Amino acid sequence: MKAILETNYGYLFEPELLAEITRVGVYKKIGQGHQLMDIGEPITMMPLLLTGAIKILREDDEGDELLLYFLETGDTCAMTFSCCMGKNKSEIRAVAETETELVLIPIENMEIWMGRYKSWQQFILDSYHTRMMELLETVDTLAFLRMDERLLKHLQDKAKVNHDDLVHTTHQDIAFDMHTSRVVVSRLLKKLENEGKIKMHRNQIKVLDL
DNA sequence: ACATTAAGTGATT
DNA sequence: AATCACTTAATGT
Repeated sequence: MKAILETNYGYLFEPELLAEITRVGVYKKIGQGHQLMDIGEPITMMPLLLTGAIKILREDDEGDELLLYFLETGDTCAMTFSCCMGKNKSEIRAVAETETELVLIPIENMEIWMGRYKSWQQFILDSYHTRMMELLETVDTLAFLRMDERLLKHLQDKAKVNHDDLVHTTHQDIAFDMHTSRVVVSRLLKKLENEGKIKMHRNQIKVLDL
């Protein structure tokens, strides 16, 4: 774990901090599709992504989901930070998009390190900022883009976090993430295929326009 | 061969 | 863009 930690965070954190992370952090490997955080659950640990990707979802009162953004290697969830400052309930759901390796850090350490390590403080603030920007981008997408543009963007995002232009998913899953119906996804996908932007196969879609 | 699940289609709102 | 009702195609047992 120390080796992967250094590869991904070595340039960010000083050796003492890395050593502390190794000491208190709990290494965890999560299989694809497994849930690692649900809405309403208390937050006690903060995740540092080593490999893989995690999708962050919001849920409405009817239980329908909507994808907010992806977390990738080197990312952390800034929501954790705001949660440990006040109320300790999660507002979101986190599901492993791919097989994911991460280190869990107790939130107590998070607060202590804020004062002790300049690099940690910087990291948290940066992370908070990027999360905010990603949120704004999804708001823009929802508000201003048409369904077909949203769909293409979603596929491109998926291809990106998986590091593979062959996206392994079903129309129904996409519809779920985008909070629309499967029929609509099927029709728009066919349109995108005719436009030469993607190529469809059963259970997988090749993204050509990246 | 049959059941199950994924994807395609036309019509309606 | 959503929903319904139905068809067709692919896949597992």
